Amino acid sequence: MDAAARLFVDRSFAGTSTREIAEAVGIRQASLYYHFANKDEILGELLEMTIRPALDSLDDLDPIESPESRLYRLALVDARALAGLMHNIGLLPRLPDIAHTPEAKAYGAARRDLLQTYSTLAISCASEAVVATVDRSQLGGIVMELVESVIGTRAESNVVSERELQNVAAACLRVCGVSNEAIEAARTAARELAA
Amino acid sequence: MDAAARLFVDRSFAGTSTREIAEAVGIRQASLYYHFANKDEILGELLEMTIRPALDSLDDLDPIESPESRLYRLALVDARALAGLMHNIGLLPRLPDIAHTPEAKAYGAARRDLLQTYSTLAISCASEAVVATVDRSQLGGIVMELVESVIGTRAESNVVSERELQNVAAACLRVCGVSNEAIEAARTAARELAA
DNA sequence: ATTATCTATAGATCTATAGATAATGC
DNA sequence: ATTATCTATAGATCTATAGATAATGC
Repeated sequence: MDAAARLFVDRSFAGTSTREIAEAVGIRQASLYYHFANKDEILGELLEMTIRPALDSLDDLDPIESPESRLYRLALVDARALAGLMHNIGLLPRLPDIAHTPEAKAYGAARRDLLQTYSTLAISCASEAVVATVDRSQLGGIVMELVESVIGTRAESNVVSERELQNVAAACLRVCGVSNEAIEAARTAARELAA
Repeated sequence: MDAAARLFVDRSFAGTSTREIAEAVGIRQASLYYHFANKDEILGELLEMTIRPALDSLDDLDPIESPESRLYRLALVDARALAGLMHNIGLLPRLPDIAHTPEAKAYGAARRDLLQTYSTLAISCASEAVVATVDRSQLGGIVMELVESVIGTRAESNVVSERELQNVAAACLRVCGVSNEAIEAARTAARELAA
């Protein structure tokens, strides 16, 4: 799994042969088929690992909190999950040769769920000026792209600090037009909830 | 070029055979080699098309304007260029099987130049609260990812309205902590400059 | 008997080249 | 002579299967 993850992220799925995976592990190409039915099965298990944390994060949302605090925490948790995935496999579901496989369908559905939640939270936080210009689904999409910017950052620097993750979460509130004070409040609320 | 663009975006470079490209055009696989020396050459020409507009936009920056207005215009022009590229080929340079080819090296350098400009402009616009938390290069990266969110939007809906592009440009200022009034001023300044 | 490997290989591709052919232009 | 196609194919892959082998466990 580890070798396949590294190669798929580095050269895409179609650009990686089963021989290369096997050689990276130190076994023969055919020996892979003792562990996996086929190449797609390796991919499927990796994709599963990329969705799991984001889906779990949805269950952790506490409706008692303010929308700002919920959005901050969701963004932070998701960004942190992306930052922690092995070999930046958060990239995989966005690759075209992967996105159209049946294995990736589950991911697509999960991502749409997540987008709904981001949209709802974002619009709840949004200032009047933001609500007046950008519609619900675009705002949700922008926020989600901000969270996923961690994937792009990792692709270049390969390490994302906790401070940077906090900044990403803060940026999610800021594009919604949330004030500095409310952002600071959400940050401290999230910190307390984590402790 | 058109058929290759569509297929590369849809199934990645390694996942597209020269036969598929030829069949999409209605000629035989071998006939492609009359027009292109090899598969990489097709890719190279497409990559060139994705960089050109962003590089040209750098030359259009008028230093007389305020930083807010310059950032707004740069983001808007780049976002619009991404929205106008055929078959969403702005996606190509980010695909791993493409990013590591020699053809993509030029793109990497160009993107670093662009990131520098975004970083400089973004930090010039940034509010005290933003400057205090997020560093120059992260802020530039976040802004650039916001602009490139157009690629992700197109991948799902395939059409991005002018209004949405304006919202993306506004979001770039907003993550920097620019006030509603200054955003509105930048927007009108950009509109006047376009006329 | 089970587990984890191996060698060998079938059968399907893939890229790129060689050389023929027909239409058009000088 | 040039242009744009074609057929045929070399040579290198790629995935997946068949069946052998050796070590370990019951």
